[in-house]
Amino acid sequence: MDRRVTKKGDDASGKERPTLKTLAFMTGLGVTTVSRALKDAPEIGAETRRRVQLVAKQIGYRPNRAGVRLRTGKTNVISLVLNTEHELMSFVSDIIYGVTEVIADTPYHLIVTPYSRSQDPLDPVRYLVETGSADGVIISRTQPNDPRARYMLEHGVPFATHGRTDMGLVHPYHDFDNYAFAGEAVRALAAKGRNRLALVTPPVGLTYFRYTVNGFADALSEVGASEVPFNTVSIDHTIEQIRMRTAQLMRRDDRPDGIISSAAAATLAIVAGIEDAGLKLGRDVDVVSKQSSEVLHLFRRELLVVNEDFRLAGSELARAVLGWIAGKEPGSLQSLSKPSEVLPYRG
Amino acid sequence: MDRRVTKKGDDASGKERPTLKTLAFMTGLGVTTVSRALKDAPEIGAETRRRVQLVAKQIGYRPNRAGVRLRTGKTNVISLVLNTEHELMSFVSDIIYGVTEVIADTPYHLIVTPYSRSQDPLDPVRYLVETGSADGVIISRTQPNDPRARYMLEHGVPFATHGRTDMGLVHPYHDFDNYAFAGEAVRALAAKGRNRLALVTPPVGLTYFRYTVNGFADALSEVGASEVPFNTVSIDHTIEQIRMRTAQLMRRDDRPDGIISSAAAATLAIVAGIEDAGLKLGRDVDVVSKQSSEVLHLFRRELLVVNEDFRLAGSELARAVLGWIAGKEPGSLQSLSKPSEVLPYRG
DNA sequence: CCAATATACTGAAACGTTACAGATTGCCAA
DNA sequence: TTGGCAATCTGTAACGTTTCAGTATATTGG
Repeated sequence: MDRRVTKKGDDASGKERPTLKTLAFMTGLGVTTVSRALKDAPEIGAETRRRVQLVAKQIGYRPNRAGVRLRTGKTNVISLVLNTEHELMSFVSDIIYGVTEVIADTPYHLIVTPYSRSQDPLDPVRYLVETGSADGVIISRTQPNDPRARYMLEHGVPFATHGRTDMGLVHPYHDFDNYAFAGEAVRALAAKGRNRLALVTPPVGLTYFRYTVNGFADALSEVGASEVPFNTVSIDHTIEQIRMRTAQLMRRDDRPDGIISSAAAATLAIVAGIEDAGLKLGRDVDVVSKQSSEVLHLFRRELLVVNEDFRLAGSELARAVLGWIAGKEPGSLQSLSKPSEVLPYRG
Repeated sequence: MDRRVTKKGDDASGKERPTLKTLAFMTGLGVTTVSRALKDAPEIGAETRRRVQLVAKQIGYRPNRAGVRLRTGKTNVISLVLNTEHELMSFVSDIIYGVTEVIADTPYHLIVTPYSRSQDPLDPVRYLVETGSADGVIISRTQPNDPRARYMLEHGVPFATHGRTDMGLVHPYHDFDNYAFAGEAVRALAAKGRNRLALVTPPVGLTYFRYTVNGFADALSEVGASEVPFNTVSIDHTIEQIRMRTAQLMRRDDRPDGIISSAAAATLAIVAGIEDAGLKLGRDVDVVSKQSSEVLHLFRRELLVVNEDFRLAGSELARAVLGWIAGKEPGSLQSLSKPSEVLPYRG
């Protein structure tokens, strides 16, 4: 029994996934016509077009990704490049959901491309570009002078960065206004009579470190408060390190009476450190912290919080890359998200 | 000037990505030979094989994924199917990193396939199978009678589940021993003299709900403690709901003196509810909670914790799917992770 | 020394898609 | 009638890979 007698496409019966050939056979048209009809090409008759599209819908035709990709080079893939050590848990989760929300009704798939501490952050990007694995890339942990952004720009690969760069090059980004955040935080603390402030910064090399530090500094002089330097940790440090350093700091005579934290996880450690030093939150010191989910007020209601929406960031970044892929001006695909006001615990 | 004179592959100069044709031209061999040489086929001479592989390495040849996929149907993709509303943040982040760790030095890519509350959980799986978008699938939120597992089994698609099923069908899984967890938790509370215990369960339909409930019930009768029913919430509920219901519960005369929580986020809410009711953790009630990162002891040091490692889960699941794809017996790709002991705060 | 056989290699076809360069038809102006 | 042209439709080739069915050469057994 030679199964090859019944060639695929000669019969329209099978359980095989329908292809253009199947569709062509069913409609009695040529493969080319079917292909063009499905993408609303102008040189296809109105009725034919409708007929093809109807049949395609009926039998659940889905273009074969490999076929399209091989022929056109279009992968229909967006890659999210993540650091496996230093990204915040909430960031990973929320940004992924934000991205998938946007690409849900597009043909795009999301692939996650990780890199670890030991690697050059450029490695995964280089891999993606060299192998042509994605039509667009989203990167985080953006630096003022970011080799990844430069590389992708040079290679003509659409991308969006979480955080801005400062290279005089224009590209899509989404950023949270950390300058405003730090400023608001300082003012909120000043309003509570705090005037010796410390800042737990973002990781030092990243762009938003600068924005945070500048917002902090400018607001300090605006309200006439002073800085208590606390440069031994950033939010990239471990819980234990932050906790220990905070305890050290808070045991000093010149300890701050207000602390600003750039991440919720760090804040847990900061508060623990404060309490290790025998001090009480809200009495001896106030803390303003960014958070990305409503968790800190359950932790200590004395905390002051500012919300950063990572899901929004994911959506914006996805929209930006897709926009660039679709031919929009990169310069028009930049967004900055204003911080919420500084929120105290509300019953 | 007709650029087509210089056909691709006729010259080995270009910046174009090398293909088998490039390699064939450079080595002076046929495309077929090169292809076979690269995969160590037996009918290729030892020297030829070495020569081809050397050249391939030198010029950084990478097989074109679309070509392979079109020809063989192999996608080299693993898909992780996630619920965009109900997965824990830490779960998403850790499991992704666990998976990527394992597939890092394989040709596999990880794609994230989301589905939302409104959708049938079977939808994304059906999509993946119908479009042949992945060689293997990882699902979570596994149910005793899981239509997704059944569907993939019927369609011959390798997969692994986070959590077990109970359909008499054998497939790879990784699970945390929630029966043991609940038992240990009960015993730890009993050891502190607590004997009226409440359980904040996993989501009701999922398999690990049963294991948790059974472990709880068996240990209760073992230590002679009694259950205070608390069926109005599960860890799928919002922080606010859990908090409110817990406060309600704790204001009753027959309130529990011990609570077991299946997730860290829920525990934050439970503690808030306890304190809303004017009670004190560690004095009026003890709480044992699962957590996936060291966060709860910063929150309240009176908490008792059990650690569940989601990164490990991710790695195990990835290993399991890859194993199945590679032809191993599905029954040999099952693993159960024992809970850590119940840990009090240690300085 | 011939045939059989093993060894090492090769071209053609196919996977599903799109782009290119026609082909066919009908209709109208000259 | 004829030539031209617009409107529709079509076959072929190509993307990069693997599989199938060989071919050519060397090696072996009798």
